[in-house]
Amino acid sequence: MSTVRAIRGMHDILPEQTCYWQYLENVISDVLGSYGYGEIRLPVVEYTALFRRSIGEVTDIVEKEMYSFEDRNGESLTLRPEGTAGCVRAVVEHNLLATPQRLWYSGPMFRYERPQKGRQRQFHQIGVEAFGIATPDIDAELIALTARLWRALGVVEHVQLQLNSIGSSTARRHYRDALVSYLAQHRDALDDDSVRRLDTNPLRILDSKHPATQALLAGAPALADYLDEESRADFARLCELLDAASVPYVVNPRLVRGLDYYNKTVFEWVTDKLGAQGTVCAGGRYDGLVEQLGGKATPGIGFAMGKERLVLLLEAAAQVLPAIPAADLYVVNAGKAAELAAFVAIEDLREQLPALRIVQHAGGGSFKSQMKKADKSGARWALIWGEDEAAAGTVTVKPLREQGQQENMAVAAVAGYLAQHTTSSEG
RNA sequence: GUGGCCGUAGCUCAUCAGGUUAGAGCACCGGAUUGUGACUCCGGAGGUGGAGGGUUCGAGACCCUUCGGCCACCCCA
Repeated sequence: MSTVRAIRGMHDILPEQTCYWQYLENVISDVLGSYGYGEIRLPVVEYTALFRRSIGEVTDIVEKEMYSFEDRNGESLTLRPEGTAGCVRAVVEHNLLATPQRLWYSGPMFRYERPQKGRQRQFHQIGVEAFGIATPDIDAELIALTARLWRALGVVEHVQLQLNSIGSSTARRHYRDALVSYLAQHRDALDDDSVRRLDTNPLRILDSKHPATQALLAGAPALADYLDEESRADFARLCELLDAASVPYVVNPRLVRGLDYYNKTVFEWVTDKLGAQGTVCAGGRYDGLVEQLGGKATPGIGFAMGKERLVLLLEAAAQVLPAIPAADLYVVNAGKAAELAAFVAIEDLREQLPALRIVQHAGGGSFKSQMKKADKSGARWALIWGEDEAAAGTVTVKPLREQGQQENMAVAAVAGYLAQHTTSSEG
């Protein structure tokens, strides 16, 4: 097709889908509000250096997935591939870190990847971050919040929480050395990707899907044995809090996260309902990141949820949302006089009943075709303005969905009629 | 970046040893009721067969390229 088209992996969300999105967004913002988190709105574009410094130079995101381009002044900019870096930048820039901050944001992210189920080049995340709290109570709070969200969305039976601690950066460095020296001895048993990661990002070998590699890892040194005391204690406390709150989890000692800035607690909510891209929400602690980006040393922890994946999960969980008709009321009008009378009266009606969705027919057409449109719209009533009505100053209200005769009434009586029928038969 | 499957009407699909004006259902528009929807009946419109090239007397079908979709790897939300 030579006509205009969207960029690969960047999808429109059409009206029939947006009801899921709105539902999701409403539930999420309610739950976040109930924990006292405040919304922060962030730019979609940042200096490229921000992401290089925070996400990590050797990560796939930075190496090959960023949408980077030069500004007109030669500055390298990047469409954000994730939200945490920009959020940290913002709280540092605006000096919000004097006291703890609980924040959330929502919006599009961009990664140049091969599209797949649950993965697009422009996708949407909701991110939640808490700054300035070093103790594991905040870890537990964030996780409890997500658990509450799954309950609210009706998908809690379809997700599982995986939890791990990857320790302090020094503990992790010691562990990494031990892991590398172990794996280096068995280099020929490793798959190609893992061999490559031996030099770049050895911890990621832990969650390799290769059976042979996994078998090899059974004999490898365990991350848990290298944890520093504080990480160990904090992790134990986190587990204790989650147990107390009856939030089920499984400790996955192989769980490491892809971005460099994580330490201590890492977690993922996964589902088996979405094919290969089963992670629906993931995050962890990043105590060094604020300082790394030039702020005063401040602990942080956060997570991100993929909205596309949550919408898919809602659908997979058969969370069927009631179809919302486009209109409550469809206004049929015949003739110039009727059109004018209807136009004026309907504006007034909207004033009186702002919650009512009123569609006035536009574009002409026969009376019959207008009635068909009224029916197709899903409206509960047709408001009929013909030449007789226009002359008499009345209007005919015809129920389209239920029993009952149409009634001719004074224009001024319509609001009362509708108000009465709307409240009496709802719920 | 790698691999597999797939692009025919708005949607779901058919056609086909390569052979005249590419079909159906649903949706859409009009009529049967000159002011009344749904059901029914009748009629109509709608496709340069993703795009570009090639083979052939002839290509939607075969070949190549390209773009896109889906799925998986990689990686991640």
